[in-house]
Amino acid sequence: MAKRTGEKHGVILEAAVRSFARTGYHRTRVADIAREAGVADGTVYIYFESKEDILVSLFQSLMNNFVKGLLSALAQCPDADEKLKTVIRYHLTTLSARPDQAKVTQIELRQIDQSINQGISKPLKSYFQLIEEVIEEGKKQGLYRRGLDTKTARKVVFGAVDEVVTCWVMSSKPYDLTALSEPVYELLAKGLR
Amino acid sequence: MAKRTGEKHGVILEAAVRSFARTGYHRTRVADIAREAGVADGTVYIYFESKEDILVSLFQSLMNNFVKGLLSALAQCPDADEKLKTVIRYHLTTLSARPDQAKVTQIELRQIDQSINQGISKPLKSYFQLIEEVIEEGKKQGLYRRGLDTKTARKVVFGAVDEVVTCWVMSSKPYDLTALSEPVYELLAKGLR
Amino acid sequence: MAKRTGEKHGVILEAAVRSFARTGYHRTRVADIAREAGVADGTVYIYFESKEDILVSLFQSLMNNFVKGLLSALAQCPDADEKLKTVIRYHLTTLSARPDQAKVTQIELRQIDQSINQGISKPLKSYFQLIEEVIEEGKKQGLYRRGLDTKTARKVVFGAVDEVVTCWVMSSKPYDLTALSEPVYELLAKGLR
Amino acid sequence: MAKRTGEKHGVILEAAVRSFARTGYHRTRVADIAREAGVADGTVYIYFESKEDILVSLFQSLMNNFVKGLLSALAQCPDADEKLKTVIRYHLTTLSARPDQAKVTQIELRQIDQSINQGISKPLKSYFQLIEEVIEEGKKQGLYRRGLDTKTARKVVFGAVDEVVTCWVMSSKPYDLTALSEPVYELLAKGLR
DNA sequence: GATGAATGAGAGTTCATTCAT
DNA sequence: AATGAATGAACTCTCATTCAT
Repeated sequence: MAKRTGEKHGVILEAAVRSFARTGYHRTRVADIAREAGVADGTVYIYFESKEDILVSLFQSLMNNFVKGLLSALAQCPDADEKLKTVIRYHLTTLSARPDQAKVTQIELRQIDQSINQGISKPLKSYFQLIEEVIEEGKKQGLYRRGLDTKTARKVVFGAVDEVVTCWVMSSKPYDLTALSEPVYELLAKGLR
Repeated sequence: MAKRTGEKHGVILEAAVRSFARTGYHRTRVADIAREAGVADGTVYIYFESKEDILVSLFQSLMNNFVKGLLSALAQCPDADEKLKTVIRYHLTTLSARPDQAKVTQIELRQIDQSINQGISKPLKSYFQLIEEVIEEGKKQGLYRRGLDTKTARKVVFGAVDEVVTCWVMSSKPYDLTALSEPVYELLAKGLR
Repeated sequence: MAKRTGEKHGVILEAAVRSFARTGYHRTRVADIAREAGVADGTVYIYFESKEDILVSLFQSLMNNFVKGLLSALAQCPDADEKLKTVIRYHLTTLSARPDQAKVTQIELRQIDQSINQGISKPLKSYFQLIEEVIEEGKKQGLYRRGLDTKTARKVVFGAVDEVVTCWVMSSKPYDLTALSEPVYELLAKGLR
Repeated sequence: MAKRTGEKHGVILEAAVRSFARTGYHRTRVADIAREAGVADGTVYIYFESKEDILVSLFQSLMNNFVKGLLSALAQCPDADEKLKTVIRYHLTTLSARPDQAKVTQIELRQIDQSINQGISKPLKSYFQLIEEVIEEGKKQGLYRRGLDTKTARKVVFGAVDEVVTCWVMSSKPYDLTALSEPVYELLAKGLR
């Protein structure tokens, strides 16, 4: 009976989100997903080519829904600035509402293991702190506005620079990364004022 | 953290950077690192507790150097805004000069596998494009300045929001993510004008 | 042995010959045979008890036809020697005419895998060559007739001895294999002269 | 310590002979061989590339010894006919003395499974019987000598023809199989007289 | 009789880690 | 300190077989 085909596809995908969020991608066995979905191990392979395929399908499905929802939210916006505000609000609201999915997309899809995660956090913190100190100093010096939330500003600054580097590393064509310093600074510094 | 006495500690770490950058963390075997370092498999375990420990030590070492260098660069700066500019320039310049290390910190430390990577890139691109369209539209509507590089702006916007979500997911104390929409928007929108 | 009513029994058997000859018994999936036969996977199990049963039924069917045809060919023969000649000619002619069936009975029914096959052929060749050298030498020494085809003679000699060993190994009652050396030699040596 | 390298190679090979002879190649797990050899599962893969490689190495090793021993036995022989007799006797004596090895080379290396074996034996028997009847008839008709052992003669005849077919099937270059009827008949018929 | 989606046991292979030398 | 042979736990994926429809 083919009419219900696809039902299990979704069931397995949902089971995978829960499993990955709970145990992490690498420590989740296909058998775990199967049990969570209430199907046999082999059934997973009727709907997905491999464990990897589950993760990728999962992400694609999440992104599809995300972009679809975002587009309809943007439809209401009168101008681009309103749209930008909507994009940010939608992004934060949506992931806020689905912590399991957020954990998969932000952590499992990127980080290797919890213990590695911890080992990385600590040395990273000193860099975070350094950035925060710069921002605080800027506030004291009257260069940046008082109302600024330092922690949030730090996340924005680090996230922005980090993404710029990531894109550069992943790019197939080489280009001058250093040359982006000025424009990135312009974008971020203005926001802080 | 093991002994620092022998120079082999450093030799292995350098071999690990090259190996991880070439093959990726998961596909790199401890034996590969050992061969690359010119030592026996077992020797690796005299200096590191585990394969994971190598990666973490590597990152800690890189970050230590990074922060140390950044601090001395900041020493010259007259005010906070100059410091911010320096942070950004230093970050981009440093990673730009060490592509191997950049690959490890940006990709291997986060991503799971090349094929997963590719499966993830495509659906992400549609979101990227959407953000870029908003920025372009803003430029046309005169809301954002003409001189803005759309791609860079998109990286800044996405990277900032993404980092905000990541911090929220990793946080041990729960807090309201949605409430950050407004301040994040303020920071980013200003930068675009 | 299942029902013979439906024509599907034969259809599946024919599909199996083709599949086995093409891919080999082990690498052929029951689903492959079903597709080749144009029936559903489950249908195969209405007519056959197992994958193994298909192979055995196949062989039985082939042997049945073979013996039936051989018997009618023998009916014409005036004496035993003529019959022997007929047996040999019939055997070679029949299999020559049905390469697919020949491949199944000679290879798939016996060999394990193509790569194993190759690994076995090489070391066997040195033995073959040794036998051929003996025969050639015999021809030069005038012990064996000049007209003898060395390759064919080698096949006859090796095939004969090999079959004698195989029967001994498969026999349920133990008997003295070495004692057969003399009679086997008598049979083969005479043929070479 | 490398001086003992190779020792385990042989230990595993010997364990494999016993295991294959007992359970058959396909039903023998690599873990079984490892246990039988008194080593860990992984150790097997230090010395052999795969399970298949064990079987092939085994056969190559057996054949090497076989041919080496045969060569020294042939060294004594005054002429080719004596050599032929020696080949046959050596072949039968050697395998007779090593039933485990004989079982591997004659059965496991060729047959698929015990139950398949049985399913094949029965229909084959009617062909065997037919050949034996022809030989018996020949003896009664005075065409073949009285002293002939019918069973042995049958094995020689069938083994010879079967080998001729097998070589034809495995040959990469096609040739006329039927044309071999006459020479094969000549070889076999003379032996029977 | 026919279907084909679902099952789930089963095993080869890898590789981080250990430890006798 | 250094070695590297040996370990053995871990896990994905296959596919013959079943059975509800």
